[in-house]
Parts: sequence; C-alpha cells; structure tokens
Amino acid sequence: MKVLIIEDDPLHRSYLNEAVRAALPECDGVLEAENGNAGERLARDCKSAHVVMDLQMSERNGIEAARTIWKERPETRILFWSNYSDEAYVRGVSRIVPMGAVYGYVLKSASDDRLKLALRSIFIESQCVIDREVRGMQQKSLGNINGFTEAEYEILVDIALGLTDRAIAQRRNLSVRSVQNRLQQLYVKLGVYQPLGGQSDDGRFNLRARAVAVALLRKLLNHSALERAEADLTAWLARQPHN
Amino acid sequence: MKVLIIEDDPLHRSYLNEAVRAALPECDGVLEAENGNAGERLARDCKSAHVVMDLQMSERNGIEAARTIWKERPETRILFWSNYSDEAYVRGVSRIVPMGAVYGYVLKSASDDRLKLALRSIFIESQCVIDREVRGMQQKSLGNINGFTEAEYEILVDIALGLTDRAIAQRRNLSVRSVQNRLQQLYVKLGVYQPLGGQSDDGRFNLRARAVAVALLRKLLNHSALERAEADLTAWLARQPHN
DNA sequence: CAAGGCCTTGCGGGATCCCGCAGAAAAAAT
DNA sequence: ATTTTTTCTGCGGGATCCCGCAAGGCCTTG
Repeated sequence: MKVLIIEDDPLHRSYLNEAVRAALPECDGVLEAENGNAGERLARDCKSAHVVMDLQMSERNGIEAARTIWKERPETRILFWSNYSDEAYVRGVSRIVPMGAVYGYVLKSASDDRLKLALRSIFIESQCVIDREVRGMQQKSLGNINGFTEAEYEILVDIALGLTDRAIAQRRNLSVRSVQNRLQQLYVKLGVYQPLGGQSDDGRFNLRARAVAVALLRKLLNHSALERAEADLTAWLARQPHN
Repeated sequence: MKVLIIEDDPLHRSYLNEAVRAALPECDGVLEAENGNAGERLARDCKSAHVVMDLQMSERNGIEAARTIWKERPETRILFWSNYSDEAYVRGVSRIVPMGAVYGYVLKSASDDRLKLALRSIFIESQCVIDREVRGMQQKSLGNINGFTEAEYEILVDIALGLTDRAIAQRRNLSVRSVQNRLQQLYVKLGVYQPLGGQSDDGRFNLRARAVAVALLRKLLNHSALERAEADLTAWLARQPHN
C-alpha cells in the first residue's frame, strides 16, 4: 500500500508525511506532490495509491485534481485535508465523489489524533470520515432548509461570472423568463429580495450584483469555484457559434 | 526586544517561532497570538514589540489587525508573512502603512534564509524588505501602466458590494453620471468593455457583474477585501438617514 | 491669455434588469 | 386518473444600467 500526498505547503507536507507514517505503519511508500498536476501524474503512475490532499493549491486546485483522479480510478480513496469548510469547497467535493467511493474531509485545525484516526478509518477500515463541521455544512447545503438547489447554485454561478439573462437562458436551455424566476428565487434565499412594501433602503442595491456579494461573503462561492466556472464557461463559449 | 507572532496555523506559528529565535538571538521574548484580535490585545499590552503576522486569518484578518496596531503605535515594525501576493492584499497593506514606517512583506514560499534575513533587516537594520514578487505587484498596482487609480478601485469595490449607481453617487459625493463615467473607465481597464463595433459576443455579459468577476479572478479583489468593504459599507449605511 | 487635457455633469435613448400577473406544461401527490 | 403543486413561459411596464454627445470647470503648458 502506498500513500500519495498532494499539498503545496512544505511544512504541511512534511507534517502529513510524518502523520501518515505514524498512523499507517503497514504502508510501504509515501509519495509527495506539490500541486495538482504533479499529483495527477503520480496517481496515474502508481495505480494503487491512496491519496491525501489539500484543496486550494496554486497550480491546479484540489477539486480539479481529485476529479481527474477519480475519473481514472473511481475506487481511489481520498482524504481531503483543508483549512476551510467553505460551502463552495464542500459542495465542490460532494459533487465529484463517485458512487460508493470512500473518502474523507478533515480540517487542518483538527487535532493530531483526529487526523491519524481518519487516516486509519479511510485507508484501512474503508470508512468515510467527515469532520462534524464539514458535515454540518453539507447538511445545510443539501438539505432544504436554507439549502440551495442545484438550479439555484447554477444560476448563482452564472451571474457571478457576469452572464446576462439571455446568455444564461441560452446556456441552460431555458427561456429568459425562467432564468429570471430562478434569479428571484435566489434573491429570496440570499435575503437580498426587497418585498415591495418594506422600502427601508430602497434602490440602494443592484440585486444581481448584491447576490454575488453576499454569496462571496458567505463563502458560498470562492475563488476556486469561480475559476472552475470560468473555465467551463470559456469552453462553452468556444463551442458556441458566436454570431 | 520582544517579538509578537500573529498566525492562526499552529504549524506555521511554531515554525515562525523557531525562525525568530534563530535569526534574532538578541530578542528576549516571543509572544504568540492565533488571530487578529488576540494579536491586537497583546500588541497593546507589550508596547515595544515587533510584529510578524499572517494576512488571512479567520477571526480578524491581518490587515485589520495591522491597521489598528499601527494606529495605536505607528512606529511598530511589522513583517507580513503571507501565502499569496494577491493584488488585493498588496494594495490593502500599502494603503495602511504609516509614513516612514519600517515593514516587510515576504511570501511563505520563500526560503528559510530569506525569512531570517528579512527578520534581521527589518527588526535590526530598520530596513524595509519586500519580496520581489510582491514588489512587482506593487509596481503594477500603483504605476499607471495597467494600474488602477484609487477612484477606480473604489468604484470597483462599490459595485462588487452590489451598490447601485445612485447609492454610489450618494456615498462618494458625485453625480450619478460621474459614477457611470468611472464605471466605463473601469470596464475599459478590466478589458470588459465592448467597443461598439466589434460585436463578437454581443450582449453575453452584464458589464457590471462581469467586471466584478474578472476582478476576482485576477485577485484584484478577494474575500478579505470584500469583508472589509462590507464592514465599511454597513457603517456608512447606519450613519445614513434611511429615508 | 489662449490652447489643450482631464474630470464632472446633464440629457436622452436603447438595452437590460426586476418582477407581478396569469396561463400552459410538467411533476408529484392523492 | 384526477387533483395539487411546482416549474416554465409570455406579456408588460417601471427602474436601472450603459453610454454617446456636448457643455462647463479646473489645471497644466506654451
């Protein structure tokens, strides 16, 4: 059994390395990569490795890397070890985890023991381990209460990218009006909507722009999510007959 | 001489501690704080300490903390030790550094020696040390070439917060039309403007929203800058007679 | 002093956004 | 199978945004 560590911070990398050796004495090899690209390559070469990785790396972010790794070998076990439990990250991860895959998500703020326990649980016991804080985020994100539909999230991303209603409609195969409906929904859920009567600070906010702002502040969106979305967008634009 | 370390990651904190002790043997005390608030408090107590701190901490971000520290004691020497050289950070820092203050900005990716050298330069030699990468960003940011005026940056923040033209005009004491002029300027500089004739992807983008998107992607804006701006905004709103 | 820049402001109009209203279509519940 | 609920869609209008045009103010340069 080999373990592949993908993490761009050298301090954290060596810490992880130590933790892995301590927690998994039966492991016979620890590989290290300092960004997503190198990680993917190593994962391809060493076809049986388990992976523990950071999200948020400069070159190629963790979610991207995890996606391609899982695409090539869905049974790979991955432990995500991240600083944050941003909803954007949590959502990004749960979106790409394959059916029945074993994975984990623990925060860097977790104790030494928790990390080691997670390593054993995932790689030996084949059991998923998700930090309670992350789990909470997941529930909030997927549950109906205060949670965002896939449709809502999608349109949020679209306006964050600066697309116009028409463009969104085109991209998502909807009528313009439907797009606007979803937008209204989104505004309500983000608490941005002005319920007509109560004109406290009237006309101060541009709803569309404000929605993006609060989404960012709430970490419903973050830089890497935006980057990913932007990449998708340009791909779609290229595929589009630009009249 | 004492040194105060403000850094939320325990690994990095202890690494810093070691580096400080090694680089500054004449220092007779190292204090640690794990977020901006605690850091400010300690800085207040220990009135002669030098500071080395991270930007981007969860509780209270580094720039905020640095600002209040410098406000209370402008001659404090601060070394910023950060993962990133986002334009937003660089700009945020250079905006708050007091006249003639000694400070530094080195990236976490820098070598051991560079860090120690920076520590000595700043705290012993009273000499500013700014990583070349950061320096480059600074030049780009402040120089006219591809750089943003204070006015432009200000309005960028305002639309990122979701304010309407009218609200911005009100806040900045301008006519609505002037706001729109500045916006146009901004659009040009961000490469978002559609020069009328060339209608390649016409009407696909909402300029206002798109401007925010590219600013985020370029890291001209980031989460902590937004948070700061949002705080300022709510303060202003509270002070406003909301008709 | 005049000439040329740069910033500000008003006007006006076309494009876009925001959204209530109400019917059609689809999905879910009974 | 029928009712109920949700979602999609068009219409219409008011508010906002985007921006060309042009007039006035301030500041530099010759």
